[in-house]
Amino acid sequence: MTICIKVKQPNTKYIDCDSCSMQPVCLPLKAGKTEVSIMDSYLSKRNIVTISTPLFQEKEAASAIYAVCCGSFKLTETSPEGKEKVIGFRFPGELIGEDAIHTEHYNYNAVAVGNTTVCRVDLDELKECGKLMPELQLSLISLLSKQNSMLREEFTSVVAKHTAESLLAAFILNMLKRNAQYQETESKLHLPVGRDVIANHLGFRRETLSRIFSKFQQKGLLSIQAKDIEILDLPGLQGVAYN
Amino acid sequence: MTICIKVKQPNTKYIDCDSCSMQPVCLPLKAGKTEVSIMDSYLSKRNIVTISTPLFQEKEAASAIYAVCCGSFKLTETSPEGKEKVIGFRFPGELIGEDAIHTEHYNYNAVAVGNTTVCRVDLDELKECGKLMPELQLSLISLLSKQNSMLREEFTSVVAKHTAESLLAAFILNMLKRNAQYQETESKLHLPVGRDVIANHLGFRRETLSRIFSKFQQKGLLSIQAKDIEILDLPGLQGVAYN
DNA sequence: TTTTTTTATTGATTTAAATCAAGCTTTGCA
DNA sequence: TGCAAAGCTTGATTTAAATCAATAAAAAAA
Repeated sequence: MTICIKVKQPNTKYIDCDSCSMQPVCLPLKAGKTEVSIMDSYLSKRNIVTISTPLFQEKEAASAIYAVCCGSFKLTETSPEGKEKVIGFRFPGELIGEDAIHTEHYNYNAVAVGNTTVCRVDLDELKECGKLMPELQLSLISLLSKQNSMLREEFTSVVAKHTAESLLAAFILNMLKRNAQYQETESKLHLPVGRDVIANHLGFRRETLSRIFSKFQQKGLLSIQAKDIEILDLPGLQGVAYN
Repeated sequence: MTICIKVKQPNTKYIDCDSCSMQPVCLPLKAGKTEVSIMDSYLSKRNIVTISTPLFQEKEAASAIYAVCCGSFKLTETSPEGKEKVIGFRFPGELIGEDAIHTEHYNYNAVAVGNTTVCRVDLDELKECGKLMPELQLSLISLLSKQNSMLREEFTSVVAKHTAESLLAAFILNMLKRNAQYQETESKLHLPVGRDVIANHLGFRRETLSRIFSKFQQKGLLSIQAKDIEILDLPGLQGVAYN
């Protein structure tokens, strides 16, 4: 069975198997089964991915789904004119590439932000193994449903926000919630990427982002030191998000 | 086994079992199995839902997932101040409530727009049945992955669009693509809801929506008659979408 | 360290969308 | 059929965000 090797790095967060989304798939054995040897040989290999290395790219044939153990990923799409659009981020405990089970090819680029560790689960092996173990499949079904729910939540927080302020507030709250599972403090947030990448993702200019960050600080909603944000007034921030 | 009863109504589209997303779950028997009787008693009941009736509501305990057979649904959330926010639409062949497999309660309101028909699959029965038939589970996994992929696509088309024009163009293209599977013509689109609902969904005012529709018509991109849109210049519209 | 480069903030101006407001069309009802 | 109500469109003004432009701060390189 896969053993977690904790490699704590500055400004990278580590999630162990107990808190990982993929865990029900990696370790479906805790239900009392004894086929440890099958699982051991079949599922979940740990990989180290270094900074700016694509885990996979758009249109590539999909051979595996991944769970982030350590570090952050940005997901991007390339527009017809070649412009890069940041369509999301993935943090420890979250899946990447799970929508490729159906499409059989990846639908976006997954790029490591800094050094990361991922668990890789081979799709063919997963299917093979699933035939022997219905529990594994049920776990995967639940996992996909969860990822689905996460996506919808993210979508909702972005859609129908008229002002850049409420959009940014919603984005911060979304990050905060997703990081809550592996962060000690609920009031602190580390941005894995620079302002440009966040602005690109949210669909406005870096200048606008800067101005709103300043405004939020003036209002006493949060305090910012480079990429570290501390939430000072959560209800206030929620108020801005729900404009 | 469930038999499709075609009830063609004006301005409602009907999808039969052969084109339905849920089909691999409703009819996993085509793989050559003979347990028709189990399936017959277990899965997929057809329901008629009439105009403005909620299929389910936020926070309600989840007992089933649904597939739209006929008509359209709007999905909404109620903000803390009681404002309704339209977070999406569902058309024939698409799932509703699949993210509740994991959360065990529904996360939004699903409201019928006009008269609709849905297939209801009970979750407990689905799980029970899944244990007997691994193929059913594999189908459901693929289906969830597909729905996931659809959600991400919708998300991508909305996120990081700076102008209302490109956002509306992307929305129309998204609707067009999703309707392609059950519409005869690829250039025509029927809006299931009024301008207010679409404006709400996209996050701008009905006046802005009106102005952009007018602008698109002046540019010769499309022609509009009430809720019926005909695409006249698809590449042009795509150009606007990818601003 | 100092220099260079990248990244982030702030200011002035322009542009896009919200808001306020009026008229027009369609739909439903008596 | 006529009238009211709701939904849609267009115009004038205000406000929010983009753009253009200049610093300021931080990170990387010499």
